[in-house]
Amino acid sequence: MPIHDPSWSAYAHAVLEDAGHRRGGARDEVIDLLAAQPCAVSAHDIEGALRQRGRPIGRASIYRALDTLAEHGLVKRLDLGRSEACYEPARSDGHHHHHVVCEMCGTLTAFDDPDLEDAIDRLGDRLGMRIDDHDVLLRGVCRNCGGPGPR
Amino acid sequence: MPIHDPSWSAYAHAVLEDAGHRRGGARDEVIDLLAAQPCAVSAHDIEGALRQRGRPIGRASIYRALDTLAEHGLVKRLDLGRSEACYEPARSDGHHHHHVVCEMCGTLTAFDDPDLEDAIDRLGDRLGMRIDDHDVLLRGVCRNCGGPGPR
DNA sequence: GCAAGACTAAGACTCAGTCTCATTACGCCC
DNA sequence: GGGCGTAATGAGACTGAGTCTTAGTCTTGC
Ligand SMILES: [Mn+2]
Ligand SMILES: [Mn+2]
Ligand SMILES: [Zn+2]
Ligand SMILES: [Zn+2]
Repeated sequence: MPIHDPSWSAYAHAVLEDAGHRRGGARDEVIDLLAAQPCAVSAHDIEGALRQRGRPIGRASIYRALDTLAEHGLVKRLDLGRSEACYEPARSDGHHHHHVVCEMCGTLTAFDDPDLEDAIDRLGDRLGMRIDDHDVLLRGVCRNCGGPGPR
Repeated sequence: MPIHDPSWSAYAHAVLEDAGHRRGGARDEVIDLLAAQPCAVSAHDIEGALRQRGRPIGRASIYRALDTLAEHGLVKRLDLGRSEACYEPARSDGHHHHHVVCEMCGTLTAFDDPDLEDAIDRLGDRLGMRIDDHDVLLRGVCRNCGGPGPR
């Protein structure tokens, strides 16, 4: 994912307009900031970044924007076991990744794994339920913190 | 899992004693209550159940007990996307299940799936990290709420 | 039994997230 | 371009799960 993803940004604006939403400065800023994130960020991260960018946005507006985006499947809300939730853009083609969090330093690493996705897809049938979405979160020790792997 | 699992309860007490913990009424009640749960419960569920049982326990003691148990791998803390976390006993042999939550009615269903576990196990190698633990949460629509499956 | 210190209860406190409501401004119609 | 209905916004009060503090109680080894 490029550091700034104008395609996601444009797509998000298109979906919202299509759904009858008006345009507003606050939500536009949130969308613009999310498009520039390589990985998940918290609402407070967003608030801080926008303030630093010289465009402070009310907390309520940030949460409202995130809710609206999530309702349209444009962002994914992540519970990473921290005190606050994180959010990241969701691609229109459904391609996505999951995360490993280091138990020592808290570093978040993204990965994606087709075998895992296949296993989850097969589960829908096995359970006789329609599965719309899934979260996977691994906890471990990253290389910096002494995990295995080529030293 | 039986509705009351004395083996887990005994195991938990043994582990704690072994780790040098003294015994106390509050934590004993929490352990006893957890041992009787078929699936995950929240701290508030526990508080209410113990109050109703005629043995009200301070909120801080409940959280302290849950933290202690989690530190020793005796309970698993679950973020189910609700406002509060849930907790369930963790078996000593590592056998565990994951959950599907119904987006309509909120019902929690447990499942376990060896293929999924295998895929996750293989991931450790692929990532070059030691993976200690993992969460999987599916979201979908249960049969009662109109999901697929034999009507 | 006694003492050290682990455990507990009550409630003050924190802080992510929600709600309210007065104000602003988007977008459609004329 | 100007007006209007209404969606979007910001400030800050509020909620509630979870944490911290502190004074008092109970376990356990001696
Ligand atoms: Mn996936
Ligand atoms: Mn598993
Ligand atoms: Zn690390
Ligand atoms: Zn349901």
